[in-house]
Amino acid sequence: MPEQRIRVVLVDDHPVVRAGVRALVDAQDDLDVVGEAADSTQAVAVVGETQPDVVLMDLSLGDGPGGAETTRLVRELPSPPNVLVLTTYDTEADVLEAVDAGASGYLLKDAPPEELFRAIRGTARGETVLAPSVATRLLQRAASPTPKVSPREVEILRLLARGLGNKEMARELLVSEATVKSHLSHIYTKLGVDTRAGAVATAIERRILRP
Amino acid sequence: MPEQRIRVVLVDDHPVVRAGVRALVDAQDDLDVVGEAADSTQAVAVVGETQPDVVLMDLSLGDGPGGAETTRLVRELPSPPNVLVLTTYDTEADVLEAVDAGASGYLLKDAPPEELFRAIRGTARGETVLAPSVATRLLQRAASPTPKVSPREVEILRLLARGLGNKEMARELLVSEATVKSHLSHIYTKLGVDTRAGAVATAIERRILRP
DNA sequence: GCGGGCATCATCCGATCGGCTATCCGGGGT
DNA sequence: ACCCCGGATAGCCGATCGGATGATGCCCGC
Repeated sequence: MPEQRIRVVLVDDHPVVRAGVRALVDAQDDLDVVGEAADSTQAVAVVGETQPDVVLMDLSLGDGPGGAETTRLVRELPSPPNVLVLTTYDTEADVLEAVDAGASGYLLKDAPPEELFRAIRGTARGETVLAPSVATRLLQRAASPTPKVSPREVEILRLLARGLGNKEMARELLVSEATVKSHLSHIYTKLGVDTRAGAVATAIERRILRP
Repeated sequence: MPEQRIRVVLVDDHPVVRAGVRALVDAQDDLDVVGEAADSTQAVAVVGETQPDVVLMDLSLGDGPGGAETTRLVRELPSPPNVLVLTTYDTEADVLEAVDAGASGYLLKDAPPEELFRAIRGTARGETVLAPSVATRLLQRAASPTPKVSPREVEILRLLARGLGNKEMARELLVSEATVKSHLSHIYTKLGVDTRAGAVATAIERRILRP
């Protein structure tokens, strides 16, 4: 079958990972790595120049805009490629943010090469490809009504993990202490805890916060 | 100069990373990748068989023994190779544990290839090679040593993460509330925090507690 | 044998927290 | 049009926390 070869661009700030994915992907005869980028700016430029079918996107790009924001930029280009996120973490927040930014797939870096190839081909065809662990997690959340924590509440959690008191958080977020307490109450309810310490532990366990 | 080529074994649970490092390292004419392993058991076996000069060790190896423990095992082999840790994180605990386990170098995965090559050559010669950021961190810690948390204090931390109050902990541990408060104070001092939430976050970050 | 870390217990007190109730506003969905 | 939710705000109050201070007993290392 005379297939068109799939053109792939890599976006990752780790040279080692870029080399690895390139070595693996280039060895497939239907896949071609046509460009690499180490940060957001490069990514947009390279994608614009090479017009790839699929972009493999790391979420943590060191300084500057992250992978989610970069995904958004890339998807706003004329005739945008499909974006497959390839990253180390599967935080709920990360997945949602990436999907929201226009990613059509989410794979973890510890995926076996075969899975990676399948995912790239699927993404090129416009399919949505999720890593098993990611899919499982999403389904769990969907089934068991894990009340989702709002962005603002995540901010509170972050400060909480830094050990700040209510009025310190209030100052940091430029709101009143009453508001902070209100958010905290909601967080407690949603996470099923009733103390600050419990909230932090649960948030980290549920990967709402990263350690 | 007729140098001996440096024999390298890769230990990493990420196929992508193994492929990347192999591609980069094999392209150097004084370096040879003579084996790969994805977990601790494989690592010990491969190192025993191939007798490499240097082992590139990832610290997080998925399930089973981690990179630090694997480093220890490898270093206990007859005529052990030097171990260069190549990982994503530079947590204080990770570095110390790895060095304590017998690693002679610590590099981060976002290091440019040239630095990686230099580090491998240095490690082969028995030099100690530290990534700049790691070295900086170590010096900071050396100046202010981290007091170690006692077993009893770890118990307290566990209960703390479960959101228990002082008198609940007291009941759980069959001691008085005063004792619990005493332990907490010591924990705060040692971890450099002053709240329960901060203690939990710091304990998890320093890997005193697991999420 | 003496200091020091660990574990235990006690008291005091001001600061903080957590629960409760209630209001207001704006946006998204029915 | 209506309602719900996220976000912000307020006051009240009992429970809890965190800091300071001090004391006892044990065991280890120097």
